[in-house]
Amino acid sequence: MPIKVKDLKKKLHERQYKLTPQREIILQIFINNADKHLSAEDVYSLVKRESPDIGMATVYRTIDLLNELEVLQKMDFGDGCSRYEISGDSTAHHHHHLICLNCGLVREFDDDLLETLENVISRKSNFQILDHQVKFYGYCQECQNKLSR
Amino acid sequence: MPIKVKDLKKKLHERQYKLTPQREIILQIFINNADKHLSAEDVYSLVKRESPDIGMATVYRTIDLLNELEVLQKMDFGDGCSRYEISGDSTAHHHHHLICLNCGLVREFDDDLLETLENVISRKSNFQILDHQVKFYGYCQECQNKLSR
DNA sequence: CTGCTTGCAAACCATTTGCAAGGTC
DNA sequence: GACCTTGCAAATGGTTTGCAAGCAG
Repeated sequence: MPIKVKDLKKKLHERQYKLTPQREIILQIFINNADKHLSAEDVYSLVKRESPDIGMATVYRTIDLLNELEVLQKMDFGDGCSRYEISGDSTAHHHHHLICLNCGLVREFDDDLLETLENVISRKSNFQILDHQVKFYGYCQECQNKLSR
Repeated sequence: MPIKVKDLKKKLHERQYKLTPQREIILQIFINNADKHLSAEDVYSLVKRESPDIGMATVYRTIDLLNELEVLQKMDFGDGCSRYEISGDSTAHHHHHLICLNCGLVREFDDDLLETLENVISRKSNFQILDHQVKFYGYCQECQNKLSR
């Protein structure tokens, strides 16, 4: 259940921010690519198609803003740049990724075991856990086949 | 059971690399700070005390080398630079961190539940999982107290 | 109109690289 | 002596910032 332009407008208003065409386009791009992990560069080249005059700085500033408004989730796959995807429902966590060490494929997964784990660790460590980020590194099915030949 | 200088010499030899004073000092620094998460900058300023002539590039190159030799573990806490700590026993995973969103404290923890989780996910997803990195974000005990006042 | 936003260019900062001099084996 | 290493300085590449012009409310 991702955010809509209307919701963004409201969120912006609450903090005396304005809804500009640039912000709207960038939000739309994240909505249209909800399954991807876009970098600032990715967003820039996508926006450029509709708004050739946009500046890279605006892309960065807008992404930062959307990140602060919790519209986006920041993530890092160790490829030298931050990547973002649109947040889904605020009740769930979304940071579980399987990363293939051979082809770089990033696949998502959900698993309730993580919630259990979080509770156990929270109790053991006296840490009040709000969020987590989990990455598994290995080989995807396809690369397993390739590499075993 | 961390690595010793002797072990490093052997590892280097196997790949026709040489044991230089700089490499030895940097290894020693990681051994002496096994409980910390040092950045290249951190290492640089520590080395500088004993070897004022060392160059930043050497620090980076040595860290990369030690990382390739699996003497160091690379990690990222989203603070703009890579951090490293010396690897312990090669039979275990070591990437579990609790990060305090208020004071930035990074605390480590171990938990066997992660191994279970890894197996379950591996089966479910057809991914051959070799390693994982898990970060929990929240508030440490101390900050919980501070913030609730 | 007010003041948040934008595009541009320059600045930043962690990290990398080219190269000639230096050191290890 | 061969060749890996080093220190230096310059280059790189993602990201940020200063600023005057531009727009949303």
